[in-house]
Amino acid sequence: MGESYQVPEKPSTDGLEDRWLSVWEEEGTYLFDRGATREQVFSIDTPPPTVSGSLHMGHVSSYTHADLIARYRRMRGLAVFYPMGWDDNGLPTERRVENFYGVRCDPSLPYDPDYQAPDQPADTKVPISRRNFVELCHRLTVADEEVFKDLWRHLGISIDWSLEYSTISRHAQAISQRGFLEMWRRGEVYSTLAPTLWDIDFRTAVSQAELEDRERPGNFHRVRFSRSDSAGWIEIDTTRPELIPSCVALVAHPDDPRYQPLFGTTVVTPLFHVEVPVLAHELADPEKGTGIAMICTFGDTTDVTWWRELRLPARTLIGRDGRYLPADFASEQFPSQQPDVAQTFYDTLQGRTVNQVRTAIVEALRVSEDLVGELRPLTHPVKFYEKGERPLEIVTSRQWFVRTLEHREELLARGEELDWHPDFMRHRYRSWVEGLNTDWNISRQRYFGVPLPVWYPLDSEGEPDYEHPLTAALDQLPVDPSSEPAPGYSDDQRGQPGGFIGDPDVMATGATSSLSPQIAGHWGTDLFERVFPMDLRPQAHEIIRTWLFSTVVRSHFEHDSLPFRHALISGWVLDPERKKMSKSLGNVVTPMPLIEAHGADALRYWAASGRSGTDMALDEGQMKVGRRLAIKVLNASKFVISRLTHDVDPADVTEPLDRDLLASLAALVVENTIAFDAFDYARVLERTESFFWSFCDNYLELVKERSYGEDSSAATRSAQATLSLTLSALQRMFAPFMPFVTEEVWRWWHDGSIHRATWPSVDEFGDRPLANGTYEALNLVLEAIRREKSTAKVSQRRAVLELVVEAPGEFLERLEGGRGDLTNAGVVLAHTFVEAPEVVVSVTLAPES
RNA sequence: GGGCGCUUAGCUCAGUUGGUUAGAGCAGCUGAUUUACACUCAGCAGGUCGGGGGUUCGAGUCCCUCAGCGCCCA
Repeated sequence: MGESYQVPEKPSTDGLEDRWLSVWEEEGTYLFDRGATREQVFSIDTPPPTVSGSLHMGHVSSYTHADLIARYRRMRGLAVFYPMGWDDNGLPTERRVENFYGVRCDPSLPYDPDYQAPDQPADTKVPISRRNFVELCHRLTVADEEVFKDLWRHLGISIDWSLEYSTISRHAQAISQRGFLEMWRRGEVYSTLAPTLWDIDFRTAVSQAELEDRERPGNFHRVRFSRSDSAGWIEIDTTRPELIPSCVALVAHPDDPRYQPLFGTTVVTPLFHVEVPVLAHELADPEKGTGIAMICTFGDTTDVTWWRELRLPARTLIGRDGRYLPADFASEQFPSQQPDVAQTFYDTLQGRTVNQVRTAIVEALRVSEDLVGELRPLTHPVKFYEKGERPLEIVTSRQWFVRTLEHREELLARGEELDWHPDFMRHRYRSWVEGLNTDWNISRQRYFGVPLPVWYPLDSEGEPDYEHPLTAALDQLPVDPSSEPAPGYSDDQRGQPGGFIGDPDVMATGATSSLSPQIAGHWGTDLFERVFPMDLRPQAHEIIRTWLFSTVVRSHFEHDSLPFRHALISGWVLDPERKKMSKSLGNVVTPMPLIEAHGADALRYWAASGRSGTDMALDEGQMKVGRRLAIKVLNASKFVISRLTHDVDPADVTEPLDRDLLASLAALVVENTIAFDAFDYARVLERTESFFWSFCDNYLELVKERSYGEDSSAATRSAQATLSLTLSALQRMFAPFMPFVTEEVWRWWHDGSIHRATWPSVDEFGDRPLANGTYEALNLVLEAIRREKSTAKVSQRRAVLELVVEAPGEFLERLEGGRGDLTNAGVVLAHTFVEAPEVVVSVTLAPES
């Protein structure tokens, strides 16, 4: 005789979360085994979310998907390395701090050690010093991270919280700066004065990956340029007439017969009277406008290409604040043929914004009759910084770049090498890499970030020598060049001729987050060798071109390998009407209230039904179904466990029905294992759930009587062993999906956590039972009996006076194997089995008693 | 302009290498009721598998084409 188990009288899902969260913490259920070898480890490169953003259902779904895999692999006996990081450095945090406290950073101000942040933000932003500002950034991110962590814990994400990191921490800064210096040593990073995509509001450079096109209304302006040979005019169409003073050439397609005779000649710009050449280039589109365009420095990225390839001069006029800079139209840079006229007009433009200058120039063009016809409205894509509010400008500035363009082929090969889930997501990566047109700009003109670990020597005139930067020593990282002197200098030489200056910029957030495997894995220690390359990178599809790409770049350079073997790409969460959630539509749903309403297991159930790579609609109905499933697991477990009175021995499973059930369970275990290995968690859930409901509604009903009591007959022992083996396997296969309720029911009859238990294996079932068709045959007849009772609108407990089954002999043999169970479950008083070619079930109900 | 994905019941979705009468859940309808579970159970109804063409003994599944929706890249 074995033990019997104590199960709660009235099991409930209430309070499960708090109870097991604290037990897991006490028992260290999810702690990584630091001694495991690389082969024994499953490592996850967890996405560090931007903590200054808001929590949304996309987090719930994406992080649940990763957790499903983590829990499965843990049950497969692997040491799961599952860290959590927070991306808290960079512009998003600065912006949040500015709004939250009503402040702005003014680096010219001195540090105020007694500064107190206001409780309420003031109407106008208060300038504070850089150090005060950075202190506020740290303070707010710590608070934000607690809110995020709270959600992750309550969702039951099986993070090892001792591995938590943040991208602004000293540790991450040291890794980030080291990564930069290693690239510098190998020549993979360089600084240069170059045209740069620039956000005039944030006053920082942005990278190609941070660009997005937005449709904006504009106007075509037809403007005429007079030919230098006085043979008339050339008309061009432009949406940006305000760039005429920056014009350096006109350009048409080399095959365009209309303009071929003009290549090599010159024209004169209207209003400013600067002579510019007419040139040929394939990028000029003969279909667009008049087929000839003006090249300005710089209106868009095509201008940059033309400027570079046609070796044109630069006439940059838009400043970093988006206002027009001073210019001298008598100088070599702006060689006007009528400098006085040009200068007089330009002086009215200087210091004004792009929109103001456009209006003024259009007006002047009308007066000079250089504007042909009326403006023609159009809608066209305009490049924006993804977080910006005004169109990007292109300014000339000094920036640090990572050489990506010359490694395009290797990076494409890395994309092919990676296992993508789903596979088609590899196209996103490929088309992005194929479309790269600039190296990766990693410097940002901001305050809260990882400083570039370089200084520049000053010559005797006090001019910096950018070609020979002074780099920090690796063992001194992290460094802050704005407060620490360059190696070999003393701090009083800062800014002095013959001294040094620190690089004032910080690294782009992406330059640090691209090292997430190195940061989480503590690059440079033995831990790193145990976890790198990571096994899994879970992430959303919209950051393939940013985070995934940049991580691949860094790992390719630094380790000559992929940073991870598998990428699990999750889709978006749409609102219940399948519309994209956005703040402007006001349809963003916050997760915490949903957890409180339905329970974490229910939210996870909903999330797990979304296959990787596909968008899913928010569906509270599905969450309710998940909650019902969790409750069903409680009740079925109570029912089964409470009637187990014998030690389990698979050899006890002797009844044909029981052996048949175990055979189908074995098939499920095999199928689930294959699906989970292929990251197809949704399939595992669907199959397990379907099996479980049939187990409850059919098998449990069939063996209810046979399995009951202390009767140690072979038939009872067979039923009890089957119930025990099946419930155990089902609980464990549900465990990754519903960690709270499965932990609850597991501990009713086991010591230790289900999340450290072994994933089911067919070896558990002894001699592997073969399917014999009994279960299916019994269900078919049982269903007929139920239908009869339901149609007659009587209770399912109503007795059956006579059951007649006509069927082929083989079918009748199967029924015979479960005859007692069938008559019990159907309350059948008498039955007759008759051999016949087709299955026909006749049911005669007893009268109401 | 190039590419990727999707289109199956009112809704959300399964449907493996082509193979019985295309499945499930939700919603709907009809019922049952001291039960492990009313957060339950049984039953019923609901589909020209986006349109057209082709291959095949056989197509939701393979091929071609068209349409709509969504996304990526330029």
